[in-house]
Amino acid sequence: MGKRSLTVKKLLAELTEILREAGLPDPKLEIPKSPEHGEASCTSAFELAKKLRKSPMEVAQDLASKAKSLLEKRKGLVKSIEVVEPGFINFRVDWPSYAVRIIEDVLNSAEAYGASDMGKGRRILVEHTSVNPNKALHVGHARNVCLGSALARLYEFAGFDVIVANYIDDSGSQMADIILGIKHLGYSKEPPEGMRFDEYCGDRIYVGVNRLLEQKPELSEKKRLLIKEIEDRSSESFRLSREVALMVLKEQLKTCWRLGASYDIMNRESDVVAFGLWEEVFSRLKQKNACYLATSGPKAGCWMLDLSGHKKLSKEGDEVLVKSDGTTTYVARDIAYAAWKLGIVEKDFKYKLFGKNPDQSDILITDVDGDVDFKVGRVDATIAVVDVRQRRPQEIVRYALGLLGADPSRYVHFAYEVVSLSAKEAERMGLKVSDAEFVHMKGREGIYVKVDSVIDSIKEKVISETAQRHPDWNPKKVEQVAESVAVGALVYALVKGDADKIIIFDREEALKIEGDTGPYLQYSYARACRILEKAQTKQVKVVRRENLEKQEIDLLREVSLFPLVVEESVKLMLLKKLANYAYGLASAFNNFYESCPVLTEDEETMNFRLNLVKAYLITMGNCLRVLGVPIVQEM
RNA sequence: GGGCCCGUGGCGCAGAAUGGACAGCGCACCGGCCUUCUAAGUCGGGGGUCGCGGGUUCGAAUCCCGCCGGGCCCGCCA
Repeated sequence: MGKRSLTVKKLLAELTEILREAGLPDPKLEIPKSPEHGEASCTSAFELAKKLRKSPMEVAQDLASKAKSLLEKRKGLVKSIEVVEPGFINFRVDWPSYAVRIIEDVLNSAEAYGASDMGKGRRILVEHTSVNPNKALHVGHARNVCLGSALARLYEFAGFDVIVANYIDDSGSQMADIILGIKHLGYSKEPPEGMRFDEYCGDRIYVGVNRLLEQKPELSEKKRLLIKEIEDRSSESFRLSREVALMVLKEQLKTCWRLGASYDIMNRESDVVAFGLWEEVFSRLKQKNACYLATSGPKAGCWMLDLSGHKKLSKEGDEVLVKSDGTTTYVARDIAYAAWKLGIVEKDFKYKLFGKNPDQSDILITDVDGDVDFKVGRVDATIAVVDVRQRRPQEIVRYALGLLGADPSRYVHFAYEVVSLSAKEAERMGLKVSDAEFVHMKGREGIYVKVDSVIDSIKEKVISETAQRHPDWNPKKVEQVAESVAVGALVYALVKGDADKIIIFDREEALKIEGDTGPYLQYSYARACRILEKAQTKQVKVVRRENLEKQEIDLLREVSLFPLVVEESVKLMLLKKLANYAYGLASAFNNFYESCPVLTEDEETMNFRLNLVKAYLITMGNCLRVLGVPIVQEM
């Protein structure tokens, strides 16, 4: 890793200093949206005007003239100051020297360009994916995986020590459905030839069993008994459910890896109780008087979490933790698990090796006979990537942590909206839609679109496109590039939008690879690679260039902003900031590419531009890596 | 009934943390640009009462209140 990048921050620091000296204790600085307003702008004149009973223009002019005289003495990055109606103070830099600073900064920092140390010394646990181990991933799960893994990489890039966890809900109803199918309804444990086990479980057994449950209500009793039986760790059903869960998980991970995710630990829900986490948390809750045994009413015999102190949750009544039959609810186990994540319980999991990520790092899984020495230890915060429908239970967990004496702000629910199917897409699946615009996916009814099928569809299109463009490529190369481009298209589509907005999935739309898409970013990167590839010279010194073209400046500007965007994205937990930035960066490069030839220019210009292209590649590369859009050298 | 989220050109979105400089972009549509580093690109054109109504402010897509439309959550399920 190279040095940390400083250029933009230096500029902002310099301006703050100048303005302070000019008499502004706390100057309001912003980066103008449009380059024509300079590289930085101060809006303090507006708020000051009121106090001073002058017009914003007068105040601005006053400040600007003071700043100007200070400027002349300093010889810093700032070159000129101008006041613009109705009261902006705009600052311009000396671009030829600023450009050198930016490029040198990027080239020296290399893969660390944009990284920060804001998370230095802090450890966080990011939990994502957490798909029930009874089915293959659908596009809604893909949104979780992409957001979660990008978030983890973003935090890592920002200097945090990140642990990635995947919560495996291997007990309860959805697991019982599969066991019911295999043990009592004649479903084989082996999938049909050519079918993945996760798809077999989800598409055939889960859907099939639920159809039967609707038709034959007497089966429900059998299922109820199974759920209890699975909780008995010495039972045959428990053994079978573990086996099935592991087999499904193994297949699910292939999809996750395809999307660029990786994991450190996988925690099994069944182990939350087995390792005594719940027991400990339960007694602590009792100690703190946070829960009570209901003795009358409809919840008689249940242990309830007292929500009366919560402003909003209290309106909906207390929450059941232990059912009258003595078993725990999902929320209860989640509270115990969350307490473990924050390191406020004595009890701990044991782990054994489950497998390896594509980068060969270990994936551990909880196991009572675990033999791997692994401790999460104290984490400063934990982020649970879970869709919005679980806002209430997540808030209950958070509140319960507070009752246990932890700081609830350490528990973060990263909520995102669901992915639904467009009416067209639903019709393609043979569903009657009536006049609805979209249809929510439903696992047990078989209403969903699987991730791999989507990537494969895009890939198929990209393969024919690529083969046409590169008749000289062998099929293997075409296939590899197409895989990256297809994944890039899907990943970008899932992280670029507002997480609070529902995504209406339509296969036709997903196939688009023009405009504001992942391939647009990849393409601009590949074009830049080609320039460097064709250039014979290798390392050239960065030399000042006097008359910069507008497109060069625009590209430099974008490149220079990357570190700020990263920090902003971290602070606000907004991946779309980073994604939108990537688009603007690619766009700036494409404009540069269009009007600023590199290889055909005189040596001086060529060398400058080659370095600029290098700086672009580093910036875009770092950005794409965090987002999870695969990098391709050619396409 | 209570709580949360969304509503910006025909369609899909950005802009909303810290109110500010003409509301940007993509798709679709129309018209240009490949003997020059990959046209998955680029340039130009038409198209918007920022859901509606109030309020705060020198200034509101952005903040506050009310309403309308759409979605989600409120189980001894997970």
